[in-house]
Amino acid sequence: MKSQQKLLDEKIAAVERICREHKLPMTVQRRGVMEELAGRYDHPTADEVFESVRKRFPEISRATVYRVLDTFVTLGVVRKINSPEAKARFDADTRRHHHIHCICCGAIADVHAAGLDSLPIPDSERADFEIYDYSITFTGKCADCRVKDCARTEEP
Amino acid sequence: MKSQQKLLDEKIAAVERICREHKLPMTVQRRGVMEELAGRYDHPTADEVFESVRKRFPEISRATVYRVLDTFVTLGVVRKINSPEAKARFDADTRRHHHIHCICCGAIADVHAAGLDSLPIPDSERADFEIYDYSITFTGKCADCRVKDCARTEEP
DNA sequence: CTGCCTGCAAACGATTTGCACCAGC
DNA sequence: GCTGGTGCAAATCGTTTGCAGGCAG
Repeated sequence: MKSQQKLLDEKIAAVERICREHKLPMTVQRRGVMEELAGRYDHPTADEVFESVRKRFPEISRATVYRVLDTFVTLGVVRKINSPEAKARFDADTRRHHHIHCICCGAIADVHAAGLDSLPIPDSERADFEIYDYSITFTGKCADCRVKDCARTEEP
Repeated sequence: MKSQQKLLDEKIAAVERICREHKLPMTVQRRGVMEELAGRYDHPTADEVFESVRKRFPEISRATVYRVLDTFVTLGVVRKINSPEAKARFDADTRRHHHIHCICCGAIADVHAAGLDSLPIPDSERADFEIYDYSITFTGKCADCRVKDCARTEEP
């Protein structure tokens, strides 16, 4: 089992390599954003990343965080998560995995389950679409919200 | 096999009943928005719904369409679709089904496939989350974009 | 050096809101 | 008639962009 620190180091190294391949400089801002994003597992919004990175690099600007995240998504080292909220969320884990979304507090957690990672891709669609990947979004109520018995904001 | 017209009528009737149950009046605007949304299968944005409904009710305002859609989502008769775009998309079909998203043109199409509608819900998660439902988002390239060989905007 | 990157502030697009008036039931 | 809905316009929120320097390679 790899330690979290090791995973983070590997991720940073991979990003540096990919930047070099694309002839893009590895700036302190890019490294700062990636360190922040790869170190957490709560799928933060761009603004949340900005607020965190700012604690270590007070001079960084919000626009730069948006631009850096966009670059990372284009390079394929970060994924933008589909969320029912207005704001985008980001995930440094680009392996196939799934999410569960709390309809009360909006939290998004990872779901890793072997049985879900090799679904039969529907034949009827294969004819029309070239399918690259898929991701399952579960909806439900997280432990916290279940205890608090908070009001549902959507259906069951 | 039910006709599309019959399905639309049933949907409108169901919405009227649910509004009555919640003591909400069925206004011409609400009926207009629901007729529009239930009659199409392309998952329009709020603005697209507004533009279409406006052709039949020129006096309707954009804000009302946003408010009506929001009410419908709260009532559970319309779903907001997770989309990587900034704008929200809406779907009058609230049955469990899945979507395929074209990474080139952004189109979202329905995927109905029996094998995907009864996935094993992961046990490890069941302990923490109360899961209500799930939806699979496939990503790929639609027929049009494959022919046009348009540039990929995201990974693989 | 040179090209891409950054910070700033202003612009933008999607959505929400305050308010006075209007319409279902 | 009462309650909630609507239209309008202004406000808000997340995000993007133009521009004048700055920094990595």
